[in-house]
Amino acid sequence: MAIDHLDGRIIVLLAREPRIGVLEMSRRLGVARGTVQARLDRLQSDGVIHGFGPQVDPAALGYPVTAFATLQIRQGQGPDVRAHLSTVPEVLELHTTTGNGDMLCRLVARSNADLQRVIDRVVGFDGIVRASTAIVMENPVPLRVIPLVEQAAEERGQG
Amino acid sequence: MAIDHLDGRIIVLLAREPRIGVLEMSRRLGVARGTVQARLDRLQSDGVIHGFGPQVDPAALGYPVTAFATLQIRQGQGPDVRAHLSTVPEVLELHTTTGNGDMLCRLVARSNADLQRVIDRVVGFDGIVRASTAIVMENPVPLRVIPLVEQAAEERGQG
DNA sequence: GGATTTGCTGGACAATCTGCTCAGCGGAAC
DNA sequence: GTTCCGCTGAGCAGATTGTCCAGCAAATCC
Repeated sequence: MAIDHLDGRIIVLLAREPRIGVLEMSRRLGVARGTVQARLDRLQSDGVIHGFGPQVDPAALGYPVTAFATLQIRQGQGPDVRAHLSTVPEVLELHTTTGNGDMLCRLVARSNADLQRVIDRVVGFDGIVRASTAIVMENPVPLRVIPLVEQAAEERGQG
Repeated sequence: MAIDHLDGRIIVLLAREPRIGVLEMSRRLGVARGTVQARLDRLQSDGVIHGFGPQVDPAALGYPVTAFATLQIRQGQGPDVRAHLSTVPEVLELHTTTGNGDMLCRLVARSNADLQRVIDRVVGFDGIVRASTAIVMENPVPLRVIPLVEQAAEERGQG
């Protein structure tokens, strides 16, 4: 449930050079290959590392527009709305939240015009009372975890 | 800038079984190894695939609480705020948006109580006028791109 | 205090995969 | 009709992987 310094270095190294192998990692980190392998296995079985799936850029796929939609759901319609939204490819993620809205979802679209189509499809469902959309202009900090990993590793001490 | 059916199958296969090799992929897809290799190279140089970095779960790292904060920025303070937020490890991503707020950021914290500390650190900066936070309760649809990839591949025809 | 468990090291092995090259071939573009 | 491009199927040397092992040191337990 927590990682030590060596775990942190493994993750950071892996993040920087994903194509690197276990052997090369062990050389860079100055530890035995078996150690790196064991750490990696543990990190994965502990769930710290979900996997190594390809990181796809929606923009390069033809969906350069990103938006966040806050949805208000009619009481009791939550499950239905989730099922509905999970069928929309342009819905990249969905959260239920506290606060003003009941749900927050990330959308992508082919263009600002196309975004209208996506939103229509998203809110074209009975259980959704209201939706307010914020279009993303810039992304100064793309999704990252490395700083968090480093912080978690520092707090733990060396390993 | 767009992918065909074979590209889509490669990405989906890679997403399902990241540890798979080029050779095994070529067997599964029924094409030559060189073809898969060439497609992968193209996908990466085209930017469709950013990389294969490890997907780290903040919760397993000890940060089980996720929240989204909408920030209102004082005119002209945008760049400073970005620089400030990029130094906070718990800020996993940051977007500038249209709509009610000026920025939207994703935060994680060790607990609901710890979230207060994170928020204080985030908003403890001159350029930020107001912040409204939505704590994530559930995540019915975790970040995904596969459905989008499949849609993009379908529209393109076979390859 | 002594025994046990745990994690790391350094090494070994066969099997496999990678990176690279090649010639041939078909379809599409010019 | 000719050229260009992408895919095929093959081969090769080199490197990596998965999997063992025994030794060793530190921490834990009795």
